[in-house]
Formats: sequence, structure tokens, C-alpha cells
Amino acid sequence: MTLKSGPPGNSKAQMIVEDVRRRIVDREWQQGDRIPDEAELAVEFGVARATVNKALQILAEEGLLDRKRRAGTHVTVNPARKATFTIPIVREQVESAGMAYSHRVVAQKRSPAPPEIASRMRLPEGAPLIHLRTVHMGDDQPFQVEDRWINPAAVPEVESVDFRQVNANEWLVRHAPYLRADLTFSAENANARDARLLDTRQGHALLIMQRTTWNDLGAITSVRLSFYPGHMVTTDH
Amino acid sequence: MTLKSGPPGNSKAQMIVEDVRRRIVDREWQQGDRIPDEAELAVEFGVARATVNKALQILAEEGLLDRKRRAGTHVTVNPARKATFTIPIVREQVESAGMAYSHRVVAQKRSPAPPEIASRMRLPEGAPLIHLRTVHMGDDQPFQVEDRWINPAAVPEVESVDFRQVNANEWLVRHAPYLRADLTFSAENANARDARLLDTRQGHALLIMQRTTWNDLGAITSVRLSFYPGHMVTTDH
DNA sequence: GCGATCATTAAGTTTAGACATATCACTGAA
DNA sequence: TTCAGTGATATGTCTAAACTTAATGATCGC
Repeated sequence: MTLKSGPPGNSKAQMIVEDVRRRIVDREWQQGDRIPDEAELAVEFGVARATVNKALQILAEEGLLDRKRRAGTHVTVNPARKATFTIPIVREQVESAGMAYSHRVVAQKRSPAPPEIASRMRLPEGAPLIHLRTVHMGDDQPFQVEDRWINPAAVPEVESVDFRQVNANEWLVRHAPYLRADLTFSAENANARDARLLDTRQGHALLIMQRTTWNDLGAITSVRLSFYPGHMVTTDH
Repeated sequence: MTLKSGPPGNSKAQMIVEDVRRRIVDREWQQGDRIPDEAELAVEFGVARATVNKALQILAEEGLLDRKRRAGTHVTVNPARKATFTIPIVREQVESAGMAYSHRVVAQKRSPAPPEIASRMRLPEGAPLIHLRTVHMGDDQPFQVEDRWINPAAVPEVESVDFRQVNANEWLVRHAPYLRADLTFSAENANARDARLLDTRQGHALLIMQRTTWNDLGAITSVRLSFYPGHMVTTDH
């Protein structure tokens, strides 16, 4: 067999990815089966082994294949598949929905790290941080409430920034690239303050996204985003 | 410069990834900067261009670099970084928390697709589906309520399975590999039924995960998972 | 029968070279 | 001035070959 030059994914590696995926979905190769080795597939598809290798690595990354030296490549038995989603910049998210973006800083002050934040950022309790609360709006409707703690020890330049002028989200994205990020989703009933800031009623279920980012100097920032009731976060395709 | 054979990621490509990432985090290369081209980096690192190419592609995938033919490679200005998380099998999730897993099928029946489900699965309204409601438990405490619709047209074998015996989640994972999946997170106040099944009180904020999977025959299944109050979903590292 | 040893296998990685292709930048014509 | 054509350039992709490495499984000695 040679590869058909079908319309989709133009590269040979991509075509092999799709062909192998199809074989698995069609159960031609079933969960647990060992599939032909790279050399055989290279002959079958009429390409170099490196090309087959690239394709199979992509599928292994996706979680569809298990690969082990000497043992060969097997179709994953319990494919704990991965989902990815992009963390958007609020302003872009609002604007891409066709709304006019604005934001309002509710509070900005220096403050020692409370226990929960300290533990999340792996800093000693009481470490000096900057605490910022912001409401992000689309067409003057509250869209997201941001409760952010910034660690000046990891980003010294932050001391001289006035976040009333500049969006903290964007300033940090541009000035404090990170090495690692934690991200968790949860749900909470709106407390009185959230309800007021989001212009909704207390007790309403809110989707909460918590994110902490790190560079080699330690935690940069930890942020808790509360979305407007009914908001959904969707993965990429 | 040659690569130091530091303890971590042994492959040359991986070491280049880490070195370039460090340069970006240390702001040696700033947002928007054009970085040296593959050929120059290959000389600098003392490797073949293909190796540099592989490393830079990984960083581009991560969202740290923008690459364009002829234009070169630039540090992303607004890195809309990606997060991935693994979709767990409930039983494994419960067991990895050290609890004993059990599940209880609350209802199983054939039922025509209601409008909302039909639209989510891109099926005609009223299409014949199997509707299943299950409670998943850890140490006999409710952990997750599953409300699932299965499309027999995409998985004919499903007709003969008794989901009182077999966990639908696992049966589908093993017998119906999918090509594409939608996934959304949201928050809802527990209704009377959720509250009763999750052993909590009505109105409590619940994290909701909706997932629909597809193969080449169409939508396989659409499931709505409600987690017990306080549950968090965390991304991979 | 049992365990230690060792050859074999299949994936992992790298290399040098080649060609493809998108796009930038410049040139010259309308 | 503007637009179409053109060449240069950096990334994209592939190849064939070689070497590395983890793990299997067969062999051999006890």
C-alpha cells in the first residue's frame, strides 16, 4: 500500500497518523493488540522509518498507543485520553465574542500572604505580596472577577507598575514568562462580594479557575478567576 | 557552546528545549524578539539542524515560539499557553485516592433524543438513544453522578450490554474508540435530584463536566458528570 | 528446576543531505 | 504610486544510515 494523497493533512507523517487512528477506531487493530513494527509499516506505507516513528510518537502522545523498546507498539488498553485547552487572555476572549472590553481595579495593596495563598504558592506564610482584585467586563457587563496575588520576589519590576493603568493579566503575560503552571477547576456558590461584583445573586453557582505560575525564582502569581454564571470553558479540538 | 550533559532530559533535543526555555524565562530573548535561525543554533549547540528543528517545534507547540517560513522564529508576544489534562476513568480516580470503588445504575432505558442532547450530538431530534444514569461512589460516599446518552447507531454492540453489570465508562473506553471529543466545564446549582444522588443539599454549587465523543459513524455518547461539592479538576504538569 | 548471562529485537535518537514551500523584500513595469 | 513578478531565505519535511538503549527471551551452568 502507498499513501493516498487525500485532501487532509498533507504530510506523510500526518497521513500515517490518520490512517493508523482510523484502523484503531474501526477496530481493525483492537485494544491491546501489538501493531506491526516501524520497519514493517515503513515498507507498507512506502516511507522511511523515521517518518513512521514520527507518526507513531504523535499517536503515543495522544494516548492511543503504548510504545516500549523491544516490546513493540501496542494499542492502549485503557486510553486515558488527554484534552488540551488554551488559556485565553481575558481581553481577547471578550473581544472575540464581539463585545467591548473594559476592566476595573477594585483593590490593589501590599499584603502579607495568607495561609491558603502561601501554601498554594509554596511561600512562607506572611511573605510580602501584592494583592489585586479586578472585574473584567464585556459591553459593561461583568464577565469575570479576578483575585490575584503577585510575588515581587519573582518579578521585581512589578513594584513599579500601576495596575490601574495596565491589565495585570497582560502585563504579566508579557513580562513574566513562566516555566510551570498549575490549573484547577472547581465550582463555588457566589459569596456576597462575588455576587455584587458579578451583578448576580448570592449563592449562584460559579465556575472557578485557579492558576499559579512559576519561574526559576519561585511562584510568580496565583489567581482565582470567577466567571459569570453560565460561563463554560471548552477544550480545543 | 556545546550542550552540558546535565542530569535532566537526556536527549539533545530535550536539552535544547530546556536551554531555550530558560533563555526566554530569563528574558535573554524577549517577547517578540527574533531568535537565531535553525542553522545558527545547530552550530551553536553542535548538533544537526534536524535536532534543533525538533526542539523548536516542541516549544512552538507549547506556545512559547511562533515560527514561520522565511520569517524565522520569534518569541510569542501573547503566549496563550496551553494546558492539558487527562480524562480519568472514574474507577481509577477513586481507587487512586485510596477508596473502594462501587457504582449504582439508577436508570437505564431507551429514549428518543431530547432537543438539547440531539443538538449536542448533532443527531435529529428524537433519534433512538440509550439513556443511563449512574452514581459512582468511593467508600460508599457518592463521588460523581453520570447522566449518559449512548447512540446505538455508532456502536451497534451496545444494544446487548447490560450496564448494571459493566461500567459504561469502561465498556465504552474499551469498545468504542473515538476520533474527536468535545469537553466543557461549567458550574450549576444542584437540583433536587443531583442533591439527593450526591447526598448534598439542593443549590450547592457543582462542577459539571460535559463530554461528547465521535467516531466516523457519528456521535458515540454524550455524558454529563456532576462532581460532589468541592471537587477540583487539575491539569497535568 | 532455577537463576544468571547474553544475544536479539524494536524503539529512541541523531546526522547529513536534499528538496518543498511560504513569505519577505526587492525590482521593474503599468 | 501601485502592483505583479522574482529571487532569496528560513522553516517544513523526508530519507537512509548509523548508533544507542531497554527489555525480552533463550541459553547455559548449577
